Amino acid sequence: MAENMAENTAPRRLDRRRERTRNALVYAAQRLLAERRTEVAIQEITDLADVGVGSFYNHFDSKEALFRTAAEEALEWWGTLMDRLTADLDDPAVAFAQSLRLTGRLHRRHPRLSRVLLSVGPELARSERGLAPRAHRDIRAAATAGRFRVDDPDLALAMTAGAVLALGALVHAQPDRDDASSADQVALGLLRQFGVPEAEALRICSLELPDLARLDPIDGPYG
Amino acid sequence: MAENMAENTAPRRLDRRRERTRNALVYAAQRLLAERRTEVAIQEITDLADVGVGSFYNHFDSKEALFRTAAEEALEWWGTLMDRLTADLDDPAVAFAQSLRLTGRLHRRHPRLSRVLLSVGPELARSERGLAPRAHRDIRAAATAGRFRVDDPDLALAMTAGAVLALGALVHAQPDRDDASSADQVALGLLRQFGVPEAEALRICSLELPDLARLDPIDGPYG
DNA sequence: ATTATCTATAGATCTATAGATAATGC
DNA sequence: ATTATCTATAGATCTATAGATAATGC
Repeated sequence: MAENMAENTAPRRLDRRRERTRNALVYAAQRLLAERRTEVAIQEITDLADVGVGSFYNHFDSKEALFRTAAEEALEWWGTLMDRLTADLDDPAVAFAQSLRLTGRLHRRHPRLSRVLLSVGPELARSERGLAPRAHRDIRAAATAGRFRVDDPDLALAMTAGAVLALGALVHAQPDRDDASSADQVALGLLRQFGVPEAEALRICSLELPDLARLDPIDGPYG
Repeated sequence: MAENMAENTAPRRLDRRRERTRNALVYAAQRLLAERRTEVAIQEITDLADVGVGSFYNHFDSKEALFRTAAEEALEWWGTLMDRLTADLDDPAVAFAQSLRLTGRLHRRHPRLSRVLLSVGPELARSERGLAPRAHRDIRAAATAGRFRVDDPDLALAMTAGAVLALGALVHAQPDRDDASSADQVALGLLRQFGVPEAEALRICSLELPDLARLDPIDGPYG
């Protein structure tokens, strides 16, 4: 207990300084990932982060390690956001659709985060972080509850990931496109695909969404 | 005419030698793309292709140019294959579904080509080559003919591309998965999504496919 | 004689670290 | 006194080309 107190109070400012440097590197890496410019010299990364080159090696072994971390933190952040926004929904079909509709709106509201997620590609479906585990859980629960007519949840998850990625790419490629209605269309299409009756699918996809302002991050680089 | 003859006969062997070198480079680039190892030295590429480093610059200005060409040629090759296999189908809904079902079978039958296509990512939907222009044409035709209930063909195309990519990634990630039935499931799901009545969608997705051996290339690196 | 390829390499760029400097802890 | 950062750089690696060699044309 005393130890714990000591640990909590002792080198706090030093830890925070260390954290600041690390975060600056991760944030710079996310900017580069979003631009798909990962073939850069380490010095370019540290310049972007405004830290010395040497500091890089205090935190990461290689560019690849940094970019991996940068993508994982974005996925984590996204997953947490979805949890926060769908925590009170107990119908898995609704939770699934809400997450998709919210994610579709993320592309314009947080273009950088969106582009980092898109840079992950279809492995999105296999990641332990982000939307994948949540969508997988919702799909299985909905199948068990008889809400979805799905007998291959892995395939259903893959289709979901593909739809999310394709929608994101489309929204970025067509700046005039209405992101909200496109997202709702995509959610509707997936529900149809999963055998939800048309009327019910339409109902689910026109439910009210949580306040969009709550899409904004609690803190962190996207705030 | 005489000139033409001369041009046709004159430096033929030289042209073929030049072509051979170029093809070796493109083929090497495709192997690397398939492994997602594009951050390699030019010398590694030329070693793989078994040509001198200098030869690289006889054909391409940069690695990026080579990789771009390598992806485009794979897309072109794929599109041509689909045309060859679906030329005689005049129902656009059927042509659409057949292409998807065949493409799904491509991942195991031609893993390298498949991985090159997957490396292109969601821009697949925006490429002037490959499945995209054909699928776009089929989707619009089917919508006009009242076969698909689709009012946003761009979005429908994006969903199709997403499904193709996600299925490919899944098939590669799960070596035991039945690629044929997964592909048919995906095609069925998209038809459902596009408002094709269940019975009709099922019928379309159980139509006989062209002989799979015809998936094999006429010539070229995938042969 | 012409054209393409190959070999060897100058110069540019990049990685990873050593040692100096700055910030914090005690 | 300790820990993290920064600056400067040795050595490795990479790009792009010059000049030599090989293949083909005529």
